[in-house]
Amino acid sequence: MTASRTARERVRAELTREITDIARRQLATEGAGGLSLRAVAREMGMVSSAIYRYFPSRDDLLTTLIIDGYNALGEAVERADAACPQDDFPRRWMTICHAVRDWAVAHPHEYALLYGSPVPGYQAPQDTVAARVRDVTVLGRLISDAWRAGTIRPPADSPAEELTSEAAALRDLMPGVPDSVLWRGVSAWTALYGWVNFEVFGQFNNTIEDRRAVFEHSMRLAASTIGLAQ
Amino acid sequence: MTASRTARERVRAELTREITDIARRQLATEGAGGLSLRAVAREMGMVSSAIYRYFPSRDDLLTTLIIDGYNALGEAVERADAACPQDDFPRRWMTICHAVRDWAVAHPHEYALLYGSPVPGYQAPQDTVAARVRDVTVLGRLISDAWRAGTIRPPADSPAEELTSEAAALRDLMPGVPDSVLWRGVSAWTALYGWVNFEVFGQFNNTIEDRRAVFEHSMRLAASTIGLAQ
DNA sequence: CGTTCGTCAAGAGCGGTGCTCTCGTTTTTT
DNA sequence: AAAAAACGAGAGCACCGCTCTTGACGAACG
Repeated sequence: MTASRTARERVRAELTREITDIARRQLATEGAGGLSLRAVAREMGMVSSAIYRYFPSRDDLLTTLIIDGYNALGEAVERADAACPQDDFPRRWMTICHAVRDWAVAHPHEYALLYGSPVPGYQAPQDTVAARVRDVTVLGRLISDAWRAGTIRPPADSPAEELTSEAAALRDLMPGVPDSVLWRGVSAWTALYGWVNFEVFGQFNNTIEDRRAVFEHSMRLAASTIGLAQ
Repeated sequence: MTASRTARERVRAELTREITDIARRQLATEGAGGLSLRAVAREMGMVSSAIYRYFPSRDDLLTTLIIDGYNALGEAVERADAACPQDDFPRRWMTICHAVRDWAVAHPHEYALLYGSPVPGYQAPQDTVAARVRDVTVLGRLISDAWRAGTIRPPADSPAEELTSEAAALRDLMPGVPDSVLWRGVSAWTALYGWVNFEVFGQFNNTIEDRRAVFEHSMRLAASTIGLAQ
């Protein structure tokens, strides 16, 4: 049954993949706004309406590109972290930071799709949430591991009690971690992506040249904010 | 001579202003991608081509919207800081943070225009640079003031020497401040806008509810990173 | 006062977009 | 072999940014 279907479904899968490949290339060169179904069809030698046999709308094509992007970034971060000695927590932190930044700098338009301004009129479907947390999951696991190993100095501050109920969704990412460390983790998280946003979106143009060096210094500061001893 | 011209130029200035007002409203509801010259013209009862008498292209209209946005945000930050007792530096820091966040939350699409993904195909002209630094200028002055007043504890770390040459453009924003504090200021700067980016662009949806409270806690941590005693 | 000149709104039109519908053809299923 | 489903092609709709031309109007000058 599958074998009989495969004849048609195989070429369908192949064409679907070719569409996303071309679309991803257009995305990389033109940006999200420049993604055109007609241009994709033109490049494939098809008629524009034929694309709709594979993707019911432009937004659906965008959705698969977004999911692919989340997975690519998440996988890059996972592999970078996995290549580290797991008990060297400061090194894991810096490695994760560089993995995020490297991927973002290498794929600025795809990164913009994930962490930039939302595409107007586009509503991210629920399918994306599974892939979207892959990168931050690695981050949470690092903090959780470091806390469990006793490498994180317990901060002197204590977050306000009204924040306790807010931490529910985040506790799954950082199990076993006290709230003070948890919020410092969130701060480091936003600091990391805030920096990458600034770099990718051009806020450092004509201001900072050797961005990698400054980034490294800034992320080292963030590590000490978490309480990760250098 | 000016008086005789004024008859014509006054209605021209008024129409120009009406165009930007309508465009800003469309921007607020539809986002940057949904900004349509034809829609603006339709709402004004004009024909689309008439708009081009006032703005030679869509990008030019976008440019004035961006400049207006920078000025609006910058002015909001300036006024918030000016309303503070100037020698209460921790309070000034928190006030500035809230001013940025409040403005961004109130005008998400305009904020996205300033600090989100660059509009595809749009190249910001040099006119924008003057207005673009208003907010960060306030931030730099605060840090400079606090350092001069001795409120900032000199950090124990010393940034790598290779960063010294990178700090040139930033030293104008924070005159008289040692490099270690300067880079901590940059880190706090990116942490602030990184947080606001995450909130405005929806990364905290279904994760953090009372974002103002968490934001305040996070910015307090950033203040202590700068060395601003609470 | 009348003429000239610059500014203006309007309209038609070009090439582009996302998307829909229909129509034969081909492939799969019954 | 017949019925059903999937497919590519084409025409067409409404929209977009932008350009060009046309005719009307007001201001400045002779």
